[in-house]
Amino acid sequence: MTYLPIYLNSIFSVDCVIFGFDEGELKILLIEKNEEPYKDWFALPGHLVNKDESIDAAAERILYELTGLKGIYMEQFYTFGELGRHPQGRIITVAYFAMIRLQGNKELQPITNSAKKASWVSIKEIPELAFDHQKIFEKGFEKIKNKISYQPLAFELLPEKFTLTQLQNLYEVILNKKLDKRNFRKKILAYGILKELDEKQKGVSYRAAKLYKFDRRKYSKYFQNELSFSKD
Amino acid sequence: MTYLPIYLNSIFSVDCVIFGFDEGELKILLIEKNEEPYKDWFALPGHLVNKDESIDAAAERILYELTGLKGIYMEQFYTFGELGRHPQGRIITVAYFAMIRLQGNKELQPITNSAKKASWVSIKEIPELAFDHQKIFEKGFEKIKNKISYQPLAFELLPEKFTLTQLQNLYEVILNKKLDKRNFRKKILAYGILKELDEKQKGVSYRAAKLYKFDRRKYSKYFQNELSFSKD
DNA sequence: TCAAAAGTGTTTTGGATACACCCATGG
DNA sequence: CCATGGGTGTATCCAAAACACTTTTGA
Repeated sequence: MTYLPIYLNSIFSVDCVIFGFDEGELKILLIEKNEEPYKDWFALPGHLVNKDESIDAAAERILYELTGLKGIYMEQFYTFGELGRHPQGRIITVAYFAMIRLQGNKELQPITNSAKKASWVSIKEIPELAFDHQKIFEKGFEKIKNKISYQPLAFELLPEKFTLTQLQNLYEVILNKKLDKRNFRKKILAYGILKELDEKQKGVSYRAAKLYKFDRRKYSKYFQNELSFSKD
Repeated sequence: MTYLPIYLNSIFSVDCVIFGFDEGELKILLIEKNEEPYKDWFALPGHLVNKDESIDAAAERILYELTGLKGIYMEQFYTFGELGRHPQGRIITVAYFAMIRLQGNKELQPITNSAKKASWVSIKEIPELAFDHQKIFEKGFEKIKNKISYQPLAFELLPEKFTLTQLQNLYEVILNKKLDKRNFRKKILAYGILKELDEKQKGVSYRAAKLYKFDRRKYSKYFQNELSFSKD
């Protein structure tokens, strides 16, 4: 009654929908592929997962390789495994989204050689994408829309110091609708996760707005339940 | 510049957290494994995905093989890919949950030979499980708790005709808290997705309650947005 | 002084909650 | 006639939504 350990190996990939906010627009990071399949196509940043890393670790690595960033809010949102989604065979892909602050990171050089270049593309101008990446993007976008409605994650996209109007604009762009200024401020301040700074906006030709900062400590106090995977 | 199609093959599995409601308790379907690894252990019903089927199709097939049921509400909720989660190598698993009506289906004979038997186990008495199935169960349970709070899916677990008290009990068991009878009825009837029948409960030694039925047509009218994958 | 955005409260509405008694039925 | 659950309405609270004017600043 011995048990023969046949060794099995799964090949799969991770694809990331990386959101950034710049010039008043919501953008995602796309690469131009430098290898087959879909050479020269635009695609979501993604790659095969190494044999010795967990999926979460792979997602972090890929984000790091493409942006140099660590400690970014990132979440797995769906796994795509339609037959025929990959021309080379049966490859399923686990999709993650991330929200990053692209202050000063506007120019990104891909570190992996599988991409020619990486660029930020407005979600309104997304070109035809490789594989089923259009579908992956859409589902990821849906996901963050829902998410920010009940969990104030949008800070991740803004510079460290921001004005309430900037924050509101971001919400308006993601949700694709106008919000009332007074109600927005009331609600967002009621969360108690913003710290008002003794500092004002500079270089604007109108009344300068107060700057605020996200208080990560208070945030995790109120939203730890949402973030933990095993609460009871 | 020819492109050599190296054929890649991914091996992965699907595991299902199948919820049922019986004798006032929320239960899940567990199998007793008949093969290595984890022979003789309890486990979530799950299996390797065939080469020629999509993940969703595999989930449906596995549910069918274990219960004979089709057309059940089922949803992918997470993919687990920790290193070492499978003793035979790198296998990731895509987890689904399902909610089924186990009226008359109490005794289930597994069709696959990989399981000795299948049984309904109260979520309060779950034995030690194979692989990382405990974690998968917990995450699935979290998921349905959240889900039924904003989307009335609980009908899937009840017999076709049910009383409002039965429905309320089910909610109470899933959410693990007492609900107010009047408020519950007000809210659930306000959805407008229940059809009142000209029929009453039988065989009870107290005033018989009205029976209701879930109106699937109205349901999909109000919740189509929630269910579709690509709304804008 | 003007253009542009900052900043600020009150009222209304709707949904969620809290709460207690009479009714119908079978045994 | 009694035990058991069935069935019902109102008052309160709170969060969300609607809504408009004054202030500050740089050009």
